[in-house]
Amino acid sequence: MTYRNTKQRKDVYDVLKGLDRHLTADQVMEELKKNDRQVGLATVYRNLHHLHENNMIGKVLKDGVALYDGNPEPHDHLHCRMCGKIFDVPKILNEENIKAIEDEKGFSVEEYFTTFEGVCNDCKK
Amino acid sequence: MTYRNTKQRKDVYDVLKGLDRHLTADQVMEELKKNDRQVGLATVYRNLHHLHENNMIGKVLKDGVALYDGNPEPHDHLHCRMCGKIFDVPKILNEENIKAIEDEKGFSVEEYFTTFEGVCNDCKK
DNA sequence: CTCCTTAATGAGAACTGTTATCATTGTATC
DNA sequence: GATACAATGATAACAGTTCTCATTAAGGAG
Ligand SMILES: [Mn+2]
Ligand SMILES: [Mn+2]
Ligand SMILES: [Zn+2]
Ligand SMILES: [Zn+2]
Repeated sequence: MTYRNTKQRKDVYDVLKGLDRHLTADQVMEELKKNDRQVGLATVYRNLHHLHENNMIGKVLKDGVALYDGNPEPHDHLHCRMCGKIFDVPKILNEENIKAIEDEKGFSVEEYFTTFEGVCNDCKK
Repeated sequence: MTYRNTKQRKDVYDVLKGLDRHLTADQVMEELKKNDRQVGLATVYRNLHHLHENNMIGKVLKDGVALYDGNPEPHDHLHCRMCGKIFDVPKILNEENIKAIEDEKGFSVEEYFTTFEGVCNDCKK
């Protein structure tokens, strides 16, 4: 009774689900409109937040703006400075790397994110 | 003749220079006022941007807001989710890690940033 | 099925951090 | 000292996001 399944929530999730791109809230809105799903902007934000909190979608910050990710599994990102595209890459750091930091700094790592900035293959041609 | 040394630029730099904290533009403003240095907000932003472009200060994004760093050398950050503090840590990834990504994805890495989210030593007590 | 509680929605205002505008100032160069 | 134009200050504009609040509709109880 504390959580309700609304059609808006489902509609927002359906846009991202299984998608390998990374969309801004506005882009999610566009997709909804394209599919004739009427959802208010504030509701889109609320649901993106909610879905992310519940580990159903991922979230990346690119220059301070939130991009939502159909893939909720931990992974890292390449960001092309020429075309702006975001690409997924597996995490590289291993348990020992993390443990070394935790032991050395007395800091408990809950999550960590690496972003690689550079130029993608397509843009180099 | 393309670059000029103004006292405002120096004042902004003096706030950050050698500082091991990470300040928002507003906090830089506060420091300036505290030291009786009158610099307009837009000028503070312009100079932070300029100093960062010229590798004189560092810049970190925390929840989308820019934090400026007296240390311009590449290093990574721990972000405590309880107290909000930012701590410096040396980069962990090595040449091979980067090269592996470049070879595998055909992506040229110019820079990369890792942020560890968690709880710092003080906040665990 | 109907009633009821309250989570969720929609529209728009408000907010926050940052950038743009533009007339004015002052730095570097001759 | 005159000149060119980079830089400044005040403030408007902007973008992305969150808040407000009246209204709607999930979904559990009877
Ligand atoms: Mn991703
Ligand atoms: Mn730092
Ligand atoms: Zn590219
Ligand atoms: Zn802490």
